[in-house]
Amino acid sequence: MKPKIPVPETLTDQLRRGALMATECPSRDVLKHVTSRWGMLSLIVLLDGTHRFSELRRKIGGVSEKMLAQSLQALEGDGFILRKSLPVVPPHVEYSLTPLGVEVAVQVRQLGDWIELNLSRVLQAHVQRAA
Amino acid sequence: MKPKIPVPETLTDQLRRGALMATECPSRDVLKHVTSRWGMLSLIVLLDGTHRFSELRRKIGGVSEKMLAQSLQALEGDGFILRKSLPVVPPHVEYSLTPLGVEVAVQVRQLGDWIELNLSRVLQAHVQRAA
DNA sequence: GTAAGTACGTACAAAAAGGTAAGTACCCAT
DNA sequence: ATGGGTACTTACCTTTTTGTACGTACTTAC
Repeated sequence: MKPKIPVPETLTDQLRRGALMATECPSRDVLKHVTSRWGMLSLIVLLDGTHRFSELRRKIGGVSEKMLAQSLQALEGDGFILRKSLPVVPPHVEYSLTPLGVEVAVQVRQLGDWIELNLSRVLQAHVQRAA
Repeated sequence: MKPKIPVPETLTDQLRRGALMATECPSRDVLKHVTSRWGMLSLIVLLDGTHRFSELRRKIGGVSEKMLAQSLQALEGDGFILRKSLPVVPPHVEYSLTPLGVEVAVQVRQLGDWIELNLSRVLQAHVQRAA
């Protein structure tokens, strides 16, 4: 007879807690925002402090206004970024990381740093593969 | 007069070394492979040891064969993954991490772990925003 | 013999991401 | 008064990504 293992939590609970390997887990969405090209770079830049919209745009090479705005909104929705709009004209908006945002951003920066530091080794792998 | 700062390396050198904020830097491509949805999850699973293709497919919820193959090939090209094909029929292929791959995978898993562990806090942010 | 599994490649279609250009409403410098 | 900057939004179009379904060549299980 099969030993009956008591189920400590429902599947829904598991998903709420975080189950990246399951398709339907909301963590997949968060992952998408955090690892999106412009999202990642925004988080990294914001670790250096508060920035205005246009400052971010200039620091992040190749980003369009549309995509930057979109990425920032997704991260704001996840509670990673704080948006402070000063009621002046011309517009003045300041973006900064929330405490939660600092935590992810640190993880993201570590990954980004590793890639920057080890790029030459990866490029090595490419040339050896080509040979 | 402006003090002339001697340039220690060319722009090309900087890009080769890794300059994530610059559009044309090859590190952007590596980043893309590593942070791609299926790439990330593959790396994380492979940290647990060697897997066959179909084992990976079953562990990674929602991945199609096509995308899995594609992601694995990209990571293989970057020197992160080793592919060993046994000359038998039916086919038997084993995937594992290279030493370089283990290093990135550790970074990736840390980010993944953070998200899984803190998902509830992010979900909190969403409901508060909705209110 | 019939179905399922193995590790893909390929063709086609759908979906998502991204780029471009324009508009807004007002300020400042030339 | 003309041009540029600010922080976006919207519409439209292109590119990229992803999914679906099928084919392969052969084995094992039923």
